[in-house]
Amino acid sequence: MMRVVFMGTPAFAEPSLRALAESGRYEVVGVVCQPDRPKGRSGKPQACPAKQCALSEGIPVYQFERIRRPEGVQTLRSLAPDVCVTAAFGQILSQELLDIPRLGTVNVHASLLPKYRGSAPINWCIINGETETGVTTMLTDKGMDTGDMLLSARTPIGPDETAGELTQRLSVLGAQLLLQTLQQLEAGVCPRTPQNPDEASYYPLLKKETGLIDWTKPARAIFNLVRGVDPWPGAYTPMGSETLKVWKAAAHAQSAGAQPGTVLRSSAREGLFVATGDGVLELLEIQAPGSRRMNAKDYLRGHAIPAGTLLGRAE
RNA sequence: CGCGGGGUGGAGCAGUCUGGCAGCUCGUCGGGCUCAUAACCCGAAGGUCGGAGGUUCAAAUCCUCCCCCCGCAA
Repeated sequence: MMRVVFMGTPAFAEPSLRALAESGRYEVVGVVCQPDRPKGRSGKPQACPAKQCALSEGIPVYQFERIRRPEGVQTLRSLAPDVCVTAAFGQILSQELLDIPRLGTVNVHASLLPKYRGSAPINWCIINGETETGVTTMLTDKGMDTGDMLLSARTPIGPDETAGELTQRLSVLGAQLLLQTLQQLEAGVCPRTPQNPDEASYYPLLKKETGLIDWTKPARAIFNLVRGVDPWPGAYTPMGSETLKVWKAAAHAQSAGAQPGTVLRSSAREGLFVATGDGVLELLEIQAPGSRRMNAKDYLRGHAIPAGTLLGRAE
């Protein structure tokens, strides 16, 4: 059986790891993930999804702040993998590390490469209003998602799909594709295609500010932003002295006839409508500080947002 | 022991500081008005105020402990 070392951290990695572990064709000799980070309200460090999965499968877990350091390199060598698999690992592998596995390091990337290289392809696809995406397996090289492509699988993006929902679907799709890829790689029949640099695009990690709504943009673009930053960091806009989070919205083509960010209509009966640079955005599900997310109409039963209020500008 | 907000009829909230009739915007049900209505008018039902204990003549409100939800930070 091939010896596989799996490197991954968040929820996206889990289906791939589980698929490997339960396929019966591979011996997953180790799982490498990021150190436990403080999480949740308690502030206590918690095991990431990949670690939890590894523990439940009885696979040894190795956690490094930086696997590139000698300790990490030494550990990987000692595991003597035939192939390494990465999926949303969150650390860059040095050439030294890439040279260890005989068959190379296979990365499961959540986009149709060479488009959407980088750490947050799923979010950016939705933010940009793409209607199709997919997963690509590739041989990792020392660049950022620049290695030769192996296999890919396409899938349409639902019109209302959020990044969280799409991540879930792509993680499952990626796990299937990973098994196919390894099988073909092992048999020496896996196609290998260099990425065309002219078609490549790179998108950065999301920051909290990525979720800040720019009301001068078209309603459609804001709608896509809302979906693309759900569940993290979430779309938000200053409202007076508070910050209003927007979880669900709908874009309407009608002309706003008011300064972008202006609340046009606001009532528990009709809903909440805001002027944008092009069209009107209806806020369907919102969240005030200290409160949970709720239907905008429900929110308006107990709070007033007078028509004419200007969103997007802190007081 | 990371910081903070919250739990009040079916929904969303006010009331708590300063103890004294269970309140607001809706929803639901019944009736009325209307060509008609999600509009308007009249009326009604619906609450162990998250839980337990304590203080008090009197607790949603003050004290103690517990449960649950959420934001920040990571």
